[in-house]
Amino acid sequence: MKTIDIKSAWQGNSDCNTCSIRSSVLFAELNEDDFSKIHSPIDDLHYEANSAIYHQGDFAEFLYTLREGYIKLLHLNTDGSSRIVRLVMPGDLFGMEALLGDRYTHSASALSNVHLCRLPKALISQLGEESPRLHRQMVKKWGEALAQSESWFAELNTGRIEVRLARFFLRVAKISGSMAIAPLFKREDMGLMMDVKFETISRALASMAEQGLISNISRLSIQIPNIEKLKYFSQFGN
Amino acid sequence: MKTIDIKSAWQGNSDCNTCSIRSSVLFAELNEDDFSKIHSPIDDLHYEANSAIYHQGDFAEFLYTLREGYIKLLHLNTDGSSRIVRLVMPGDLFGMEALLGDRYTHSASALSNVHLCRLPKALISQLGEESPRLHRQMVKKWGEALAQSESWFAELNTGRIEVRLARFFLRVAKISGSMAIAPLFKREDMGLMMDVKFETISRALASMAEQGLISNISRLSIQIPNIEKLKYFSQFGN
DNA sequence: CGTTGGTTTGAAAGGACTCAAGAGGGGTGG
DNA sequence: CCACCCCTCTTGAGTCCTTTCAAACCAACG
Repeated sequence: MKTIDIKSAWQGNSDCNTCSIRSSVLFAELNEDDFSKIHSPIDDLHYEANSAIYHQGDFAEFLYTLREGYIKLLHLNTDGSSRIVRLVMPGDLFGMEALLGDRYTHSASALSNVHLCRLPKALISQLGEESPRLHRQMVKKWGEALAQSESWFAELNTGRIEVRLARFFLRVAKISGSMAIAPLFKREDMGLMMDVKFETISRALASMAEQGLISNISRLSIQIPNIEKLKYFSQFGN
Repeated sequence: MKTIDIKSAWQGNSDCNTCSIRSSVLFAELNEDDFSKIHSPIDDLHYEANSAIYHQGDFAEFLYTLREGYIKLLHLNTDGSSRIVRLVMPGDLFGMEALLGDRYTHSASALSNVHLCRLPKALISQLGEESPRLHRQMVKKWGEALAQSESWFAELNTGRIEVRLARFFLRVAKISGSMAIAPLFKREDMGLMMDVKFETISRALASMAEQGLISNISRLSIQIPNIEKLKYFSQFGN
């Protein structure tokens, strides 16, 4: 029997062979032969917005692949303060620390309703021994996570907040024609990403709207009327 | 013939078998058999303080293991600003991006005189195919790099600067008896680590000395008279 | 002994924080 | 269906911390 979190719902075992985002995730390069080696079940789960997937310090038994939605990885400091160290987007792998130690080094929780696959760590390490393709893919995913973490760090933590927000929007925006839409999260969470208080985020959004850099601020998204203008702003601050 | 950088000096080919820090680096778990597979030369190099090891965007041909000294990894943003994303300490591996793409995603330069080993990327990827032990070790190093990057990010970028500095000292200090000594770098570089201007670092150091948290500020190091006091300060800010 | 690169210190300005009040939206119960 | 509550977001005013621009200081070096 599967354990089902109060806030999550089990959607069945995944069929990786027909997975729609398989090309962008861990099993991208695997062939039929490799798949035949998968014996433990891979669960397909839904979580509601604001629910926790795991906590920093929890015993680490699974890795996860995000299929849909957004997840934050939160690092708690000993003094009680915390920072969002990574924003997980669809196709990303997270919780890989499970392969290295037995505890998670940060907490993961859903920023929106999410849909994810849960992979037992034993499965990955066994498979890693047997399939060099998977192993290569693992190393690649580690690398991507590190690169994302570093550039996130470098870009979202320097300059005036309005500039940081601009960079953030450009990073997460979905472009459709000449317009673009960027998701917004709770102001509190956005503050944790950029190291400011939530009031500051709120003020910065208002100010950017006044400058015509963004429009239609709602609880969950903004529109970018002119991407080039925002890009310019993100580089020169005006 | 080896190319020798103006600022660096070639110290000969390394003998990994007898390496004094081998246990803490990439080749920790390799056995005689694995070593026999190493054919390309591993160079042993010295660099002077402030010299560059590679630049962001350079063609990535080598990975490096730091044997002695400190190195900063600098991420340049498109707008010209930059951040130090990682402080490399002895035993750390850096430049692993070489294995994933062909360009370095950040610049590496020496904060002090350094002593390092330069490993051709071809060597590592070949060896990785043949030795599962090396492969495991590689994944482990990636993981460590990511963990360091994340906690660096979370701890050195929240709270008043004095608190950040305290956390920094605790992280890099060498303890000897009841005292401890922490290295200091150029104020400019320390500012880039913690996202403040160099004058602010200077003022924070002066203020911390006044509070008795640190003593003997010199250009390159400080003393910590009472580690517990500094720990308390790093958590509660007073 | 005058440069030079790095560090310290000062004063004023600016950006983010704090505390606090008010507005908006979604959900619940009468 | 409306009133009410709760949670989140917005806005304001004053304070605090960091930045900016400048000047002085210091040690190393030719």
